[in-house]
Amino acid sequence: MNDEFVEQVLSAVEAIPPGKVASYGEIAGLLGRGGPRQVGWVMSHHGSAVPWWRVVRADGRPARGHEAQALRLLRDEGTPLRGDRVDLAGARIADDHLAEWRANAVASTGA
DNA sequence: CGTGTGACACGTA
DNA sequence: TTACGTGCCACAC
Repeated sequence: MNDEFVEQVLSAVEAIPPGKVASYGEIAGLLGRGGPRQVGWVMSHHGSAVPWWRVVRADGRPARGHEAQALRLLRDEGTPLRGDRVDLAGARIADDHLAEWRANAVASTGA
């Protein structure tokens, strides 16, 4: 784990637009390195500084141990929910917007 | 240096 | 849908 990776993960999370979400694996893929678990590691140690609730598991369930809090914040933003989990069909960042997302994430890192 | 663990993902049952 | 096993990468012991 290096600070650069941490910065990139946090930037990517900040670049997630309200009402939308991204999975751990999706972020890892966006950065082109590491894996879902590395992203999870970063979030568990530095996630408090970013909209962590917009990062959910691949099945739409929010972060372990923060389900209630995350669901509340997500509903506040109008994120499409399906019971106790996010409706990925409507909340997931569309492939068409991945490039834009990446651009915003990179811009935040200063690169 | 081996083993256990985790804010994960995916296939199978 | 949930439960398990396996793969994954990095960290704590």
